[in-house]
Amino acid sequence: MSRNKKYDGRVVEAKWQREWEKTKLYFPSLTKAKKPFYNLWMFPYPSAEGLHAGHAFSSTGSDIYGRFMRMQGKDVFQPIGYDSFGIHSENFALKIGEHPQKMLARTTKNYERQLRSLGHGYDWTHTVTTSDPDYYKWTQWLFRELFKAGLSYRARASVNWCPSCKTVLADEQVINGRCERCESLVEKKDLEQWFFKITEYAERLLANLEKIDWPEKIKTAQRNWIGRSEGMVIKFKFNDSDTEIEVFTTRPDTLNGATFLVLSPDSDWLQKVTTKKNKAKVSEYIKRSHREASFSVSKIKVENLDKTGVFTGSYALNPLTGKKIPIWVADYVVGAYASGAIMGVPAHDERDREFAEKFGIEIDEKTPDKDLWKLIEEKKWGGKYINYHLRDWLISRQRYWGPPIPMIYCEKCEKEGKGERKEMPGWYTVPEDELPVELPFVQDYRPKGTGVSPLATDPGFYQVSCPGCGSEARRETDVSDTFLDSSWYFLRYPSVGSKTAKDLAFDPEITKRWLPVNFYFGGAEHAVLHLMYARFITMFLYDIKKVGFEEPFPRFFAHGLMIKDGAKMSKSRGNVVNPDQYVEKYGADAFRLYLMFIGPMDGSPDFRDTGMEGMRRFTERVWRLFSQYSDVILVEEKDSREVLNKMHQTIKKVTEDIQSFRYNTAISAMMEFVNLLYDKTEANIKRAHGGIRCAEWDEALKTLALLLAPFAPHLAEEIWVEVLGQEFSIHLAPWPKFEAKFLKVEEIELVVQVNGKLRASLKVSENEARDQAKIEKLAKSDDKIKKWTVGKKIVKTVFVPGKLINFVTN
RNA sequence: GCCGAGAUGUUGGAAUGGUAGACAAGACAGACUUAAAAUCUGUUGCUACGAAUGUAGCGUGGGAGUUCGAAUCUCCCUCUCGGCACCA
Repeated sequence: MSRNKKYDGRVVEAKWQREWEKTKLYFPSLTKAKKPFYNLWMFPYPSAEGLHAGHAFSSTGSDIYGRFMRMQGKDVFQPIGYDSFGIHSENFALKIGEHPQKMLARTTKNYERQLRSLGHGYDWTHTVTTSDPDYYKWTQWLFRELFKAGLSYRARASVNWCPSCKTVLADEQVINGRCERCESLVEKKDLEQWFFKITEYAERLLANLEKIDWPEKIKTAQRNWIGRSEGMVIKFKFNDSDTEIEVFTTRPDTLNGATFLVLSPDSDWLQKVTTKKNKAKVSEYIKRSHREASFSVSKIKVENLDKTGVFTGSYALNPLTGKKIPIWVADYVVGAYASGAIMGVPAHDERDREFAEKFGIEIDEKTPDKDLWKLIEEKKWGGKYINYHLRDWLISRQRYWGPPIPMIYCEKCEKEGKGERKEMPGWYTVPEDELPVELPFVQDYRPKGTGVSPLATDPGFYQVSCPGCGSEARRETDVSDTFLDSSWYFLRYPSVGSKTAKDLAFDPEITKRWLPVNFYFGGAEHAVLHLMYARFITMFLYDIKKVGFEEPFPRFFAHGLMIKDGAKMSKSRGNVVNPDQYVEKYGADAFRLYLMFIGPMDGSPDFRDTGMEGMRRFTERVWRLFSQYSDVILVEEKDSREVLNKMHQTIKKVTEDIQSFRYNTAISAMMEFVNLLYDKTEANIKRAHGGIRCAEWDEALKTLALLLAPFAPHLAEEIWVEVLGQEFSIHLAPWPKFEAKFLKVEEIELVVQVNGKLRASLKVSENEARDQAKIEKLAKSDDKIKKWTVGKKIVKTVFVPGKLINFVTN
């Protein structure tokens, strides 16, 4: 027994980490587990600067929940992996002039060391690394399946281009006009790219939100991003031509006030509409708007933006008023939204008014007419239409560090109209038995900025024969978006190592047993990125009958972002906190406790190391309590009762707080319990002569160790096995239960108020506290109360049993 | 502009209609010690009065309201953070 020994976290923590690994404590049987519980933390990308305190905050939050569920009797599977492909890792490799392959081997190892040092209960036998060919083989398989299902296509479009990363980006990856990865201003480029038809799932992605248990703010963010709007598409004839311009509007009731049309600079109708006379002006405007697109997406404030536009020279016919209305081109109309054309109603739309006033277009002040909805349909001028803000997922990246897109293009087949899908002549998927398309080692992997990937410089990679006709063909040289890698990783984890998973992305039997993920824990910053993509991919896999569920994460908790000195931790600000020094100095347990005590999980705690000292104090206080006072005898019955009451209250509080992720108050409840136990030591200290032990005290200490186990797993294990002499491991011991009868306190402090102000308090028993007549009598005879009621009339008495009594005087 | 979250001591935070400031951090004072560290004990929202470890008033961003009673509910305003943004 380690009595009186000073607690050495470093020795104890290393010892138990070894023991846990040796006994496979956290490696459940994935084929036999009876009560599977899949507890998942969003996997990190192994950055060169290593794990920071924010990761530790988040991963510890997830680990505590997993440990709690294990003690509830679940077979908890808690895997870990690395999102190692992607621009961010590649950018850093470029910066330090090291090949990403080599750099990642190093940084991944460092991550593993750091994660292990924190004492998380991961199943290290089921790790996943997205840049591993064994993994990306199946990412490519997924791409193939999407192509076969008609959900992936190539299109020329005005796309987001990051001039620094020298690649295109998806809409979701442009944050405030800047690249999500490197924060450069994003430009617009006209390129042919691969897209996934996520828009086909817009309605389901929206509707299913009702069925999942997610924080409301994340659901709201997804709803806003999907951006459903109900309205109508109205057709406008122009000049004498038969061609019609379709506009989308949510206000068809204002058709009577539509005095002009506006086309986006990207609109295909422009060619038909623009008159010879206006051609030069219009094409100059288009050029200018494309050039300025990069500035307009990064604009400071929309209202400061002056409206610009040019008249095309043509007129359209308002079907309702019969008036000839001018057609303009202006960049306040977004090309990618709906039809890229609007009807201008200056009387009822602020932007249209501003535009009309600036260019002297007629403003027709008609009142909106609800009947127009019906009329437009009857007259066949248009019909109801639901439009979404969500755009298709742009998946191509002109970069090196990602899974090559498994497609082959054959010029000959295209000319002959042949191909795997008839609407995409010339294109073939790489046959499944040829997967993976391995990413070749390319010495100069720097992005070229020419709109093609560095892989396009390697003929050995791109020269292939056509799977359709056998003639010379060209392999796609772009790689796929890193968010495709992370859109299905949770499916791979349980199947790692299974025999069938050698030939499949995931084992159907194991998947059936373990998925969907029981509980997902991660940051809110992925609300419309990862979390939307993963839902889309899962729905797709459901549709092709590869999985039996539509939603990958029925329960998700979004923790807040840890900050330092009031700002987000980032390398550029130089405020990144590395957990190593704290783990080294205070031990993992004290560090974990500190991170969890700093504030509620969904807040954004500011990291300050001053509080860490307090946690070291607490862990040592706990250790001393066990090592020095494990055989205290409670002499007075009153003390025993008090200890038991507090114990059951603490069980209740800690249990409920873990379930609602208020770990900070769970810890403070344990501190209160520890403080009370200390109060009872010195007065009652009496070494156990002749083997007499005190049952209540034993029970209290055991319970404290159990409650502490999810938070400070090493300390709790040490106490459990070495001091209390219990069977290894505490992490498999059942979670304590509270009993309602012990929650009742013998003596209640009942508050006495006069006119709502606290004037006195009464110490009474549980029963007395419910007896209004008795309390009233007691309270009225109290000297302090008399002072406030003398000479006054009590006009009302409010009695809350067990809590308070309030006298209202005139 | 729209949507969401929030504003409580010196600091992190607790309290979701019933004792505001739990639990910590910091500070101050004391005990132990040759000394220091560690540890332990006490004090610690503001103001006034008082010899008193007492009495009273004020106090949860600001203003109004509902209520016997409001940090908590309602309305208006200010500010901070996060998301979306010329989306028709």
